[in-house]
Amino acid sequence: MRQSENEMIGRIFAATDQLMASAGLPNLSMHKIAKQAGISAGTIYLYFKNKEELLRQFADKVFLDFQQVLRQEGDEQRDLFARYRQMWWNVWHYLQNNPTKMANMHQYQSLPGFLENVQEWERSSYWKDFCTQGIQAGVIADLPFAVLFALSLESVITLSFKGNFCVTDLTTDLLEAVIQRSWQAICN
Amino acid sequence: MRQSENEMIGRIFAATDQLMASAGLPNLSMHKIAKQAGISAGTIYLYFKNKEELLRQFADKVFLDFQQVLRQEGDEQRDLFARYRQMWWNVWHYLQNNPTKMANMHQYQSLPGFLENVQEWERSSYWKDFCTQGIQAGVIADLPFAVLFALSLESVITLSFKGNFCVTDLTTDLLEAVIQRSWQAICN
Amino acid sequence: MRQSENEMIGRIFAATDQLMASAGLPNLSMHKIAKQAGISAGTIYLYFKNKEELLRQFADKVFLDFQQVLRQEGDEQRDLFARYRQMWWNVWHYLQNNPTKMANMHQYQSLPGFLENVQEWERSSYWKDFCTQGIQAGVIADLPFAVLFALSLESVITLSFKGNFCVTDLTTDLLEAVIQRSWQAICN
Amino acid sequence: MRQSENEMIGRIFAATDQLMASAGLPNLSMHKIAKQAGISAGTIYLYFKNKEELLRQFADKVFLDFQQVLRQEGDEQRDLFARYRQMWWNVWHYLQNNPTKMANMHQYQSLPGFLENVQEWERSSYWKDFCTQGIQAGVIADLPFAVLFALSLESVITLSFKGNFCVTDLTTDLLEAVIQRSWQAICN
DNA sequence: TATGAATGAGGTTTCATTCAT
DNA sequence: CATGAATGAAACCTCATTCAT
Repeated sequence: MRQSENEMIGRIFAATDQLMASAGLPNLSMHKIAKQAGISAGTIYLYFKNKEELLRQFADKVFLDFQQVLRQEGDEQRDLFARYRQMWWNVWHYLQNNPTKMANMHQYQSLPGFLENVQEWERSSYWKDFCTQGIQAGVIADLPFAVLFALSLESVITLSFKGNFCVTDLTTDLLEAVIQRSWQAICN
Repeated sequence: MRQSENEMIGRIFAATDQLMASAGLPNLSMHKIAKQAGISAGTIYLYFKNKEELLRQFADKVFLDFQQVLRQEGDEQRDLFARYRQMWWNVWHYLQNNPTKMANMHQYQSLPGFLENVQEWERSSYWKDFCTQGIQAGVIADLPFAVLFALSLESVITLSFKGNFCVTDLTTDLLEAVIQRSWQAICN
Repeated sequence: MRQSENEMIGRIFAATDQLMASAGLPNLSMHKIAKQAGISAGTIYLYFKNKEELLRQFADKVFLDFQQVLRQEGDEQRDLFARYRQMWWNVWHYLQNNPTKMANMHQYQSLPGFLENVQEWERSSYWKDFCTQGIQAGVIADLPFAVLFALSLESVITLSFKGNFCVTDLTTDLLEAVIQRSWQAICN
Repeated sequence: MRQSENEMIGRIFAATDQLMASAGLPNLSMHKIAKQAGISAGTIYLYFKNKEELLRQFADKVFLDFQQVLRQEGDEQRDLFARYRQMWWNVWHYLQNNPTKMANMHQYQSLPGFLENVQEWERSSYWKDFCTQGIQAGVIADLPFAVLFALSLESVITLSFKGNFCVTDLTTDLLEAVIQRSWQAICN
């Protein structure tokens, strides 16, 4: 009996995610993914043409999920800092609740198709819209969106990753300070 | 006749670096490394116990090189911002001149032993010394070193990487602005 | 709703024939046959126990068709050479009109059950009857039927096959000469 | 310790030949070849890029061997029939002594690169030279070489193959008659 | 010290076959 | 009757590693 296609793809992606986090991209095998997903090796090939295609679509999904998280910032009427803070915490909680995503975040970058995703993201994304508003309002510095990201939101990714093995605890106060400071880094 | 041990290791590391950049970590094989280094497969095992050990030591070397670059900031008597700016440009130029290092930077993170290196680096490093001075001078905010790094110097790594496929050019003026802003992000 | 059994088997055989000619016996898969026949993979197993049985019956069919072609020689009252010439051209035209059959002719020989067919054919066949008549009339040499075949009619198969990539054109005059000569080879 | 390259290739080819004869081309696997050759699967890939290349070179070898056999006809001064008879028996004995070759003869035709070999053979071969002499001497009919082959020497291949399961014995007298008759088929 | 042929486990992928629908 | 998702054995091929030279 065929599972719903989406459910099966979801299981395969979940297995991929778990194995990437625990064993790393170079140790990822189709058989391991199948076993982890509770299906047989051949079944994966009913849903993906080959390993490359699986990883490409997986990267797409990760990217999409990440953008969804940003978008959940809630009320667009609030002032820009509140929205930035919301985005920051959204990502933070998402990465805390999805520790494998965090562990994988950097491996994803060597996945096929990741570059195209980043470029696509620069052309049109929630982050771009947010920055455009901020620049027009004279609040955010008129810099390229990728540069603005590197100066501000990137910090939540970096810190989430480092939080895994950081010597010191990352308290809420500490993180609020980071939000403040990273926001000022892109403000006029 | 045996090559000087260091020279041979250097050639193996160089080959590893080139192949990681061109083909990626998952496509790295001992035979390819040997061929790229102009030696035979078996020879690698005279210098490294196995592949894991080779990659671990390779990661160590990358880490060490990176710290060397930071350390080249020159005159320690200058004011802290000048020193920070110097470090930023040091890294920038290093990554521009070593494009494979930049391309690999994120793959390194899934190399065995990378975590240990990061933790070691937090306990004692040039960056830590620099921050300690800044904090004592009341210039830099009293935050964990890893957090300070994420708010400031991390930007040069992120931007170097993004520079490869960024839509907009990264002009010198732009980068100077990034240096200014990332510095302010960690200043009191 | 079930197709007529014969029609379905015909479609499966046609698909098998086409794929054997285009991709070769070693690249023949049940899924490809099903797709080519416009049915589902499982359906084949309603008509054939397994792949081996399908191929065996397919070989039988090819053999039967070939004998049908020989039998179409028309008026049995004509002299023996006229009948031989008719058989030769029958086969020639059949193979020209069924290029896949020609391309497959040799692959069929490694099909399961082909040997049995050949042996069966030697014991009782139209060719045997024809030769028996010729021998009794004192026209054809008294040799085993298989030997007579090898000396005469085999030429049309060989030449049809070679015609695909032969350097020189095979004109009607040339083929008539072959018919003459191959006939003389078995005549007293 | 490396075997002589030629010896190893010889063993791989011998194993291929045996398995093709016993199990057929579609059942030929690299593992089976390796096992039959007494080596490990991976070792084959030190000598052949992949399965296709192995089969291509194998076909080349078979073809070359066959031409060698023709060429062994001995004294070129003898009359043409004596030379033809010699060639016929050369092939016969070769195929009797190499029963796998005979069994494979037709499977070879679906091997990659076989067509190119046949075409090459038509352009320049011992058979061509023999026919050219015969035609110039006015003994052999002026027909394309491939056609002459189909009318004469092809018979030895066909009969060798059929001899495996022929109803009647193929006695020496019978074969001499075939030689006589197939020779006449191409003579003026 | 250096080689590279050989290994065999394990990688990706295909495929004959089954079975719930 | 017919489907086609699912299976898992087995196909082709790669690779880390060893060892005789």
